Amino acid sequence: MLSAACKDSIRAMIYIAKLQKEGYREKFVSIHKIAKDLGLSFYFLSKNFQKLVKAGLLESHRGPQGGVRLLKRPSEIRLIDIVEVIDGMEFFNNCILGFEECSDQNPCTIHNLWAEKREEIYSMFSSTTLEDAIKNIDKFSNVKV
Amino acid sequence: MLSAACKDSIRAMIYIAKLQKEGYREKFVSIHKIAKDLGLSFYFLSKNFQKLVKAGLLESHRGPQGGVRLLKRPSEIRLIDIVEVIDGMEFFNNCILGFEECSDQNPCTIHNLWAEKREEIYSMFSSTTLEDAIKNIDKFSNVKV
DNA sequence: AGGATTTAAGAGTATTTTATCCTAAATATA
DNA sequence: TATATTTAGGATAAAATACTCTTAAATCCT
Repeated sequence: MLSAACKDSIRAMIYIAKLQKEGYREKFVSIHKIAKDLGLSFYFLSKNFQKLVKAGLLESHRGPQGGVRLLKRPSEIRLIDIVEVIDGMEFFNNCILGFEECSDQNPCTIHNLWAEKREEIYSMFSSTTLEDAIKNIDKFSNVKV
Repeated sequence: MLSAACKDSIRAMIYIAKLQKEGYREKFVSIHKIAKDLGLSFYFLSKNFQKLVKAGLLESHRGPQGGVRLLKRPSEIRLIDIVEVIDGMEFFNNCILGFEECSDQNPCTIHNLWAEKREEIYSMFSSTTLEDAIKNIDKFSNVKV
């Protein structure tokens, strides 16, 4: 459901939020360090981060001591914001069977079932913030970031 | 979430179920007709159908008056059966952030939220049969098959 | 000013998914 | 038996996605 680019980006954003105790506008974290610590590809991650920077979720800074940092508090960045920037909202807008014109008025055979689930998934991603995610890191002993 | 191959296959299976009034072991329906009626690629559909035949969801027959037909009643074929054959169960088994080792005991930061949704989606696909899907065709006026 | 560090941007490559084509095999029917 | 019909299976092509590389630009530090 989420692209590889989106999975990486969410993990990385949670990681940045975790590193920045105050939450945002802390020191910049280098993309190299993030990729290394999370076991992700530096090339792929930095490419994907460019979108998050353009979208105003991240601020970047070049040169020594440069890197990226959050532009908002972790409590103000929702997972859906990241999904929207990296993957777009097609998943939440499109019919599960691929019909262009599927809608409540003009449903496909499983529209009613799926529309409900899709709405719940949307709710989940839009009600979960980076802060919620990092809370689980403290709450559970072995949480993977 | 579902691949194009899987969307096509589900639509086609619903269409076959709808055509076969008794439900299964009726006359064979040619793949050409299915593809034409649903606006799908004949080549792509027949390729994907090969998997459904091997998996025992469809029976095929070559030659004139040949085609495919259901091997079970529409009430006995669940959407999840089709998904499993075409796309596999990775979606339902894998961590949404891509962690190999993510589990209830060893969760990622959003494991608890996602595991619940994923389970509900699984429920939806495993409790919906072809018969349920075709019921909606009669129930709603403009349903898309 | 010069060199080291770090992201930006675009080009390039690889892999996967989607889609098509061709030939063979099966089989109904004339 | 010959022919037309229809799926099977392998090969290929195109498109989308994933991933890498190279060079440029910014900026810190000495």
